[in-house]
Amino acid sequence: MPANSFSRRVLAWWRRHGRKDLPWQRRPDPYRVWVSEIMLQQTQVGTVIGYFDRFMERFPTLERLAAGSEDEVLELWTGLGYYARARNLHRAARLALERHGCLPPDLDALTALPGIGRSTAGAILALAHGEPATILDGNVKRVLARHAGVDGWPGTPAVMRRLWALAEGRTPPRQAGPYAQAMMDLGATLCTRASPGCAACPVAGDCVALREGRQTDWPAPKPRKSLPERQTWMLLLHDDQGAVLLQRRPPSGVWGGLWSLPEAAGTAEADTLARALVGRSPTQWRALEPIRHTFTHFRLHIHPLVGRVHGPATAGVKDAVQVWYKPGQPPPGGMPAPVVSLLDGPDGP
DNA sequence: AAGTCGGGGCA
DNA sequence: TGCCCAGACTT
Repeated sequence: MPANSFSRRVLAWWRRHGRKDLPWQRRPDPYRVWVSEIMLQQTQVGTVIGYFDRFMERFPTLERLAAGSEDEVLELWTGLGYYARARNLHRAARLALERHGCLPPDLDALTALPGIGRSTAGAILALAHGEPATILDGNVKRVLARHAGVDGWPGTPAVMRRLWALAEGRTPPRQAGPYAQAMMDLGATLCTRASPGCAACPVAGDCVALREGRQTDWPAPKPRKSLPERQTWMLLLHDDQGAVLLQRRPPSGVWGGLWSLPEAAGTAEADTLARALVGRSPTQWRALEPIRHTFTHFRLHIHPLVGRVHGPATAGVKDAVQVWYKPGQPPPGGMPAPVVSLLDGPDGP
């Protein structure tokens, strides 16, 4: 089977079996494609759809996004994770308007914007502009690594170079948009990680992995190390009105820019911190069941401590770094998922 | 080249 | 339970 028919077979398959009704496919303008691509980084389609619809309702255009505040953007991002994506999206919207008056339609200008790399830029060009651009996301990597038998973990530059060369070599001069979509659909629905549906695959005829019966050997997994464990004590200080004290986290790092609970390194430190924050420590602490939260690179054990403080009537008062937040009210911005569950949970304060 | 950055889906 | 996912950025 000739190699140059790869894209033809993929396209023919997509026309029959591919996805064409996702929210960002209905009106695939550059802005909508961009937002969807950022949300879809490290996040699955089913999870993204609800976030995308809410985001588009609030920020339907690039101009509206640029005019919004970072807190609003982070609030809409709460629960999606990788919050640097949201901060970069917001910054890039303002930069794009400033530099180009729109989302620029060329690869170099796109990749110069924060949060847009080579693959996302290629997606915008192919899907929204119909240009013969190339994407290389997790799905495409998996399809190509199996079909061509590309050894090695794709996290290394050498393997990435090989995969990019393959990806670009197979991108057709026309129909690059449908082809990009088709490759992602192929990886997401057929050439899946655990049990690929090779019987229905349009490129099974010359697939190295299928021929050798080693589909799940590619792509090679990331070398794993054991996860470090960390502990933190989160303070749920609430006043007479039931408001809880939230603090804004530093602009970068874990949960950057999000509103979270004050944290201490232990129970003794919690007492000291409470005095520093509200001038007195609670008459007594109540420890809730610990929460385990796993990040990419460490595991966090959260020990929640509830304490009532008879402070001044400060509920609702917000400044740049702290706010007394009443659960059920509109949030002051984005919040980490475990904090949301602590404030909403039946076991909460 | 290695580390950082969340949360959820799924076997 | 562990692995991975429509990656990009920092050091």
